[in-house]
Amino acid sequence: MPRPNRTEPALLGLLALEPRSGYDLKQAVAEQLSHFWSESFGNIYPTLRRLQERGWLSAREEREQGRPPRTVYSVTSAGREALDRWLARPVEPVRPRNELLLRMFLGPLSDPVALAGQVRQEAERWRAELATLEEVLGRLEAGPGAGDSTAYWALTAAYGVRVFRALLEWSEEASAALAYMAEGGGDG
Amino acid sequence: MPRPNRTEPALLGLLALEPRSGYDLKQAVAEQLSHFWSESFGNIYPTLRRLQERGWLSAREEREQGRPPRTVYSVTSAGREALDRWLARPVEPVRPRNELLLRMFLGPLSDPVALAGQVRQEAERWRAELATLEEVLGRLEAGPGAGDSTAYWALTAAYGVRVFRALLEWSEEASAALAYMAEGGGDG
DNA sequence: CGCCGCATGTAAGAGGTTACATGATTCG
DNA sequence: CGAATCATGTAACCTCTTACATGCGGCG
Repeated sequence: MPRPNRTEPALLGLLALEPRSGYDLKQAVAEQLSHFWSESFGNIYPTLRRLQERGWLSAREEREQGRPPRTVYSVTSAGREALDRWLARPVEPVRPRNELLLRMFLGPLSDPVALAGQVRQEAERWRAELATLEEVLGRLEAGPGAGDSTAYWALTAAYGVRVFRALLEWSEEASAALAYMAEGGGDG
Repeated sequence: MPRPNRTEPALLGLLALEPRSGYDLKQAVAEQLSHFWSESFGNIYPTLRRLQERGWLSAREEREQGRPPRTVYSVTSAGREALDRWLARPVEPVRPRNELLLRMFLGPLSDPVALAGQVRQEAERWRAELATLEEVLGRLEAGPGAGDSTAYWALTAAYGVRVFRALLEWSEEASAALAYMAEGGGDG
């Protein structure tokens, strides 16, 4: 079973929510999905063309004055069926690759102090991400909420909030353990 | 800045911990690192050869009776230096791609009940992983612990335990929210 | 002999990124 | 005119996986 292309269903799904251009898709991913998804232009444009040739997307040239012309894509009925087939499939298991944990496993080769520094650096990122997600979540819960897609959006944010909190707790644990090892608690 | 090859430092690191064959490496990854790393044979063998040609690994033929001959690789001093350079570099940020959260974001396109089923399915995996990690952690904490690498191993397990617990809590939250939406709490 | 575990490898190619190139339009 | 934003694309290339191929050695 070959590796699945994840960009195709992603773009198909976003376009099913709302027709837009390749440029818009890139922006939407960067602004709303950045904590769990990413796409590059070099992947978006060829994929859009491919989906269109397959008959899953239709393109419409849009010329608004004061702007460069854009190509807005919509999902066709065949595309919608393909999307539904994908949606019905079970989630593909991910092949894990966590560089920080690899370094931790290779700990005996490192200086515990340096390793602790890397943990702290990652923790800073997590802290920043957590802060923005908590803010997003707060805004979503304060808003209207009934009948639209904010509930789903809130769930993706809630996921991040829970995971990053857990990660920050772990970083405390790891820092403490590494500090102990550094001052001879281990092999010193 | 080009994408870094993560297999090279991974194999280099594992071989620095202990010389072994490609087959051994595959087994070690599958048995001890499976919750945060993965490697395939089709990647391991060419990488080993490349590292050897670069002078970072030395190979020794090992013939034990009753077994096929194996090639055991060790890290050279040049390889150790390369590894130390990698260890000193900051952790590469990961491009996130979380299929479950993508589906959640695309929730308005799905049946909430089906979506809840997928969350439950993922939760089952998490539960299973959590159970094995908790068991591993328990064994490691019961063991000797001082002076060797079990402390680092325990930290990788602790990471997983914290994250999977958070994920299971989230799955409860998500299931409840989806159930509510399914019975008309949202757009019904 | 056939199967299984051990052991090594190759070929094909999917999937995705980076870097580069191009052009419209507005604003200062 | 130059810079910034909007907008689309291509070429090169790397990483890694899947699938296939091969062979040794022991066991029933």
